[in-house]
Amino acid sequence: MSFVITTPLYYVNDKPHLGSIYTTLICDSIARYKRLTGEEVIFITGVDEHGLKIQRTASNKNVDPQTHCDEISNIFIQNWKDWDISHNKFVRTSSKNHEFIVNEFYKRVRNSDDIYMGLQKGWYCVGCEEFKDNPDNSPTHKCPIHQKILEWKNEENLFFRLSKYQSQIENLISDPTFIQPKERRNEIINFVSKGLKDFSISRTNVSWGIPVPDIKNHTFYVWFDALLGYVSAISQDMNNPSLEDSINNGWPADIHLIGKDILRFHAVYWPAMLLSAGMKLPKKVFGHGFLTREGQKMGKSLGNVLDPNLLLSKYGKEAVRWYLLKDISLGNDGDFQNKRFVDIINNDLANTIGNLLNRTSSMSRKWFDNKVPDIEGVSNDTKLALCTKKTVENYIIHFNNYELDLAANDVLNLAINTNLYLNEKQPWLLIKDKNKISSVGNIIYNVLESTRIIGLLLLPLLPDLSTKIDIQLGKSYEKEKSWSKQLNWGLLKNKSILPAPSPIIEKLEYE
RNA sequence: GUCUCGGUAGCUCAGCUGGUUAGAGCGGCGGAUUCAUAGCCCGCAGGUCGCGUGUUCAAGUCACGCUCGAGACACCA
Repeated sequence: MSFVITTPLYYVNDKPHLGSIYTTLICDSIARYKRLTGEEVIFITGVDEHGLKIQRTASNKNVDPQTHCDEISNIFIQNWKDWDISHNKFVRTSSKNHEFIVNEFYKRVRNSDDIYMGLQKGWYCVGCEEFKDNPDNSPTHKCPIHQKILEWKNEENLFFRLSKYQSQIENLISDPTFIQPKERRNEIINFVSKGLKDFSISRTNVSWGIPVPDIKNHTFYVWFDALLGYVSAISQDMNNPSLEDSINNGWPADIHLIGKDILRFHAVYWPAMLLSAGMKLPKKVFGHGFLTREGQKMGKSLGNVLDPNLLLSKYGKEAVRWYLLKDISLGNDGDFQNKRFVDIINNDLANTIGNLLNRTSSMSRKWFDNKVPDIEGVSNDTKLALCTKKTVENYIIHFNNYELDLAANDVLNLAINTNLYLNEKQPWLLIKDKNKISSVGNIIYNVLESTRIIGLLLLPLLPDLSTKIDIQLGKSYEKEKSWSKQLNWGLLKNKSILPAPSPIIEKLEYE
């Protein structure tokens, strides 16, 4: 059994924005966590490359769509490399085997008698080449962009019988674990209760797309193309990829992590399509919130878009990860505030965790010959050992619930408690009395041990920082051994050598 | 217009099925200490818990009304 997690397949109309980074970082962290707990993980990400918008963007640039897609896709790939994303699959919907999977899937759905030719009717803007949502709001029936009068148009499209799956979908979403967070779930329940209508799955005016077999001039519409990327990803590097291969090698997804804007497509359309194709349903769809900046929506028109690459080069990925994962609770909207960002990184990472490591290591080095103290035996029932144990338990519960912010806070609290323990015990006073050296040794060992576990717990959240901590504790982490087992108290080896400490993260300054 | 969610200390938010002096983190102010990255630790912050009415022995916690904010109400993703 593998654990399958997906980001959305990002639309290649433009390079990645902070929102894409956010979603992807969360998935990355969850994927890392699951791997550490011993699960075989398939972490899927990729790009959605078809559609009219891409076609148009490319033609504006005077290149063919494939060239444009290659260019943007490469930027995504490079970005994920820069952010050290640990994905296993990167799907491109313009790839051949994706097309193959879409065709196979289509056949299944057609065999279920869920496809028919119908008429897409609506107000159409020639300028946009699109049907418009609510022209009734405007008495003149004008396109808000082009200010042209809309035409009533009938277009022949293939339709999918979504209506047939009304009760099955109702049943599915009544399970409180399927859609999260619950506020979003209510919206979907409300939407579904009004009755599902069939939706169109092909377009006649879009050449940049996957052709519908046997039907001239029709290409598949986005949802009958992009969503299948999650499936085609699984078998993408097999010799003869097929739908069956994907089904047998991982499908269904354990969690689709997406922005709240595309929840309906993932929680309603997609499951219905899968039911029609006789495939298993994803276990969970999680619609996270959006990011704002200093309390304002980010947008091109406001000119306040935060460039993720700028953040990365200025602050480093660990700082950005910590802010996004720890300070924003998944499901809520999050606000990016520069002052808060700086405060949090300095307080949490530099002062609380970084300085803990530093002060602990230097005491041990100073009083115990640059080594971990040689103590008589490890005691599991000290206050700190118990606190650590409790922290590990909570952390695991939180991570399993995808409450990454709480898990991060668990780690932080352990660091705070460890600092507190030091201040209570005051080994720097005890050491003045030579008879108390063994008692000091025990204290220092406990603190080092707690710090070791803090480092381990940070591994899925902040992989680089975690590694730095491990190095400064003399490299006690053993990759080939179970991570979970190494979270047990008392595994730090006596007398192992401690290198000279240095800051694990640089302090940030206000802009 | 209909529906959903939210409005708690300067900021970000916890407060479950109603019950002692309403909590945390950050910022701010003061103190103690020296192992450490001017750090860690301790103390202080007196917030009409959006507004009003009601239910109750008792409401931030329930009901109704109002107000402000965010969102959903199908093919832009």
